[in-house]
Amino acid sequence: MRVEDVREAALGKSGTVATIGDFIREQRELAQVSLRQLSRLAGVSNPYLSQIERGLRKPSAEILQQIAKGLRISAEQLYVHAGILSDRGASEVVTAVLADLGLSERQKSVLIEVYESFRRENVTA
Amino acid sequence: MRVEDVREAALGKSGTVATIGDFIREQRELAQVSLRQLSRLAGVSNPYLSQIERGLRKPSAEILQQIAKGLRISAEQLYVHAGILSDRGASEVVTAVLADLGLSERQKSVLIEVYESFRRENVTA
DNA sequence: CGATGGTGCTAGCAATTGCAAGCACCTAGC
DNA sequence: GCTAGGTGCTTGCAATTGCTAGCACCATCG
Repeated sequence: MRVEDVREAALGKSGTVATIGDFIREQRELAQVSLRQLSRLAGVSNPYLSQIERGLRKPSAEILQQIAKGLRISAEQLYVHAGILSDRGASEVVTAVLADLGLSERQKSVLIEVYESFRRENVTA
Repeated sequence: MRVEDVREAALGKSGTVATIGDFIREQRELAQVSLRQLSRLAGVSNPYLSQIERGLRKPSAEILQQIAKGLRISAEQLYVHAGILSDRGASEVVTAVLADLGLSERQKSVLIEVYESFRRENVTA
């Protein structure tokens, strides 16, 4: 999976956050699994998964968890597309790290450095 | 609000994670608002809120968002009690990383691994 | 006392969610 | 050609979710 595929999958073709159905389909196609295969992996009925992908139904968080498991991605990513969690920008991750009482100052610096280098990777690629 | 009240509210009286209904009631009582007041603040019907508190219904993430707004707490806290986010989701850093659409799944895993190993260092030290 | 405003809950209903049964279509093998 | 296995979708239904209307109870005020 190439990096630009990752970005496009997350943001959708128009550059905005993809709807949950579109995003699931894109992830499924990237993973090269059929709708029925994913429905088996996820433990969600194949017609229902089809309806979700086409935007005809709005799945619960529980179903999203199952789909995430089937796709081997974090449920949180699906939650963002479903509007259950907001997309965290770079500043929120950094803020959370800085505010974490269980980290030393040095650890915070290291973690932020790693995080920012990952973000730079994704921008330049 | 005293510290032991906060701990008890999060964990429930038995020391385990409180059910979503118990947790909402506890937060509501700590905030000293009636069920009807919260239902108005949250934009959720008063009977439905009552049923949720008593564990008779299982609210959607959308309803939990509204209740969180009414209680002036983060929705993520409610999600943890509702099983939508894992205990890990109670960590703002982990949630922020997982919900950051600018990172690949692999980068997320690496960051969280680093973060959690840092946290473990600090516990043993 | 009656009226008003507050409290939390019951019951029934409409809309939504998730499913099973089944359909149409395609490909491969005998 | 027929069978078997795969693909994604349609349809109707049961269960669940969230609501409205209404109830019983309490406290306060004129």
